[in-house]
Amino acid sequence: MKKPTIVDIAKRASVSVGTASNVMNRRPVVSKALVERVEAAAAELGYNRNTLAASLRSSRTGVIALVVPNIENAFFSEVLQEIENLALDSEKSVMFMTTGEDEARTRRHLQAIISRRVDGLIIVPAFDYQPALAELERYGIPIVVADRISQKNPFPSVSVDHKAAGEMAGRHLLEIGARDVVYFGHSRPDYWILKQRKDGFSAALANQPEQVSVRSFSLSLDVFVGKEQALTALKALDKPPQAIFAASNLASKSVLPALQAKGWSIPGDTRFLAMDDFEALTMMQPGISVISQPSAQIASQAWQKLMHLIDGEEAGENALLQPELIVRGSTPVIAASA
Amino acid sequence: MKKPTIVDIAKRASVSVGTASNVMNRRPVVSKALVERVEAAAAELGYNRNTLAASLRSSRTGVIALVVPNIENAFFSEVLQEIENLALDSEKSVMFMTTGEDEARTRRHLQAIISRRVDGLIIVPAFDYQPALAELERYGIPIVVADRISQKNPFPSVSVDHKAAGEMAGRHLLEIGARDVVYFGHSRPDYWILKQRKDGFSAALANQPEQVSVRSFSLSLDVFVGKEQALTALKALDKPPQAIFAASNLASKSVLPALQAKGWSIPGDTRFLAMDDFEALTMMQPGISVISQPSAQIASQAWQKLMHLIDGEEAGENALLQPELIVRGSTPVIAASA
DNA sequence: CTGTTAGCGCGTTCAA
DNA sequence: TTGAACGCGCTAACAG
Repeated sequence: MKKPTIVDIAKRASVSVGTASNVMNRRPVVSKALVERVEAAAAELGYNRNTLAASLRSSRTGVIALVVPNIENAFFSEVLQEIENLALDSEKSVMFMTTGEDEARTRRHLQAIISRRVDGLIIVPAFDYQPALAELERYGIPIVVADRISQKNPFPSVSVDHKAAGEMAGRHLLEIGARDVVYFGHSRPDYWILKQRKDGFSAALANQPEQVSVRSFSLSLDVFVGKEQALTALKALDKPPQAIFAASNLASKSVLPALQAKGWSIPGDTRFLAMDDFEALTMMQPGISVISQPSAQIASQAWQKLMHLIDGEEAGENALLQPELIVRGSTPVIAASA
Repeated sequence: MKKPTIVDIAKRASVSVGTASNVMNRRPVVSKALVERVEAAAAELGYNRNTLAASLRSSRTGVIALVVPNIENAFFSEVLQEIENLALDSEKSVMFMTTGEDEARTRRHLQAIISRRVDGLIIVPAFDYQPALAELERYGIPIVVADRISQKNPFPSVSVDHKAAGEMAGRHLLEIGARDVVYFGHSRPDYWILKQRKDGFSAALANQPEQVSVRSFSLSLDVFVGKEQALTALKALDKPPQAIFAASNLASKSVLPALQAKGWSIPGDTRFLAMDDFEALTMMQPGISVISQPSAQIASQAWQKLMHLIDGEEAGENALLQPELIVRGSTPVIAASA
């Protein structure tokens, strides 16, 4: 079956292709009568616009690329869902790609983004990404960086105040009365936000009237390895710390199983606070208290910024959203021991 | 900065555009010397192929659409990740869309799929989808249906043997000695696979030497509503059943919290078996036993079928993959009571 | 093996 | 408002 083109529609409606094109693009320059005639003709012929041809001509594809490290992390899948909703509202489509925290893979994706003439990119980068993204700029493809910004991030960005998140965590543990805490994080010097969290956490616990003991451990980004590392760390302790802070999604997934293996219960033996919410934290018994990142807000603000950039406007100030403390059953107040 | 076109490359390399095109498409008809010259020219000018133009001309976009009900469900996100991997290997891009189990939304997505001239579609449908998909066929867009097939599914499909899954569940509960079981499912007559699961479950428990009591409850697809319904159902029981089977991801998310609210422990008060694995089931204490669907296999077989269809070949027999029983701590054998 | 050229379907002119 | 002509960048087909 031959697909009808805009020329066929124009003929059928007895108008020029120019007029038909104006109707398709909802340009308010065509008389109402003609609009109806064209639309009727399109419906009769089962016309379906060839976006490809339109894009080639207008050099706007209506496609947005979303690049995230992976999709297993609930935070990223929430961002994806939200972006997909926003795209549908704007009649855009989203091209989805994962970096796998891998530079070569990302490079291939960025290449595709350029050659497909994607209108814009929202990326949660996984490493020192500036050189790779610079190439996109050469092609005039707007970029918004979400969540993981680096210290000297040159792109419009929407992120969470990770330092505040760390502080929030520290303060909460202080408030429940913990004076002996363990911090599980990761030591990737290229992830500035992890350093931010830790700095915030340390700052909150420093210079307290009562001395607070903080021990820190760095875990692998591989959950299985991380669990073993966490277990080793726990075994080296003579008794459970009063509280544990897992400074990332992955840290939680490593430390919680390690605690189970070690046989220390929450909140009986130790309090537990997590960074970055995900479903398992809500379903566990007791629920795990968490510092949560506002994924939907991040997505929608990133989207807005990108739309502005695509329209040739300014993206505006970089956004730094506030995290939220969600208290569940894992961090009750510690009774003062005699 | 003006983007170089293939004409510029051809000029720079002193070859014809046809030859340059052949090099870009890795067609093995160009002499090695020229290939090198063209590639050098492309590198020097920072050439980036305009896939849009190529697609318009060749009517192949190299874009695959993946349409799933949502992304929160771990099963779908695993499928997405796998598809994305496969796409990268084949230098294709994936357009991602969710139906939200909503027909109007899906229709809009399918419209976009057509007008963007996507090469093929892998869909996990959410309702009686045949009329909507028929339109795609008119446009010659190959379709592979994954996971949720309907009884009379006319499209090439890759699914799980949901009846076998139900049987597997029933048999496992039988084997651990349960004679008094509760089944939590959903009653959506348009979801054939849910009926299949239940039929399989019932079949496994019927005609046993010892009579097995099976009580069934239908839950809403909304988890919060479902939890309340499950709680009401549990409260109506005078004592915990020996075993519970939650026949879907959503059912688990409803029933597990309801059990906590009711105060019945697993596996102390009742055994628990789930259908469809997700992370929280592994992290809970004890881990929840589950009938798992092979998401990666589903994705890769769907991909293969789609590639065949795109190449104009037969998709081959519809695939019906076998589910897998993963025994964790929630279904220990029930000691015979005196 | 390489060169030439028409045209994929649409959007944008510009004169009428 | 209209209509015709051109070109976006590339590939297919064919000629050499």
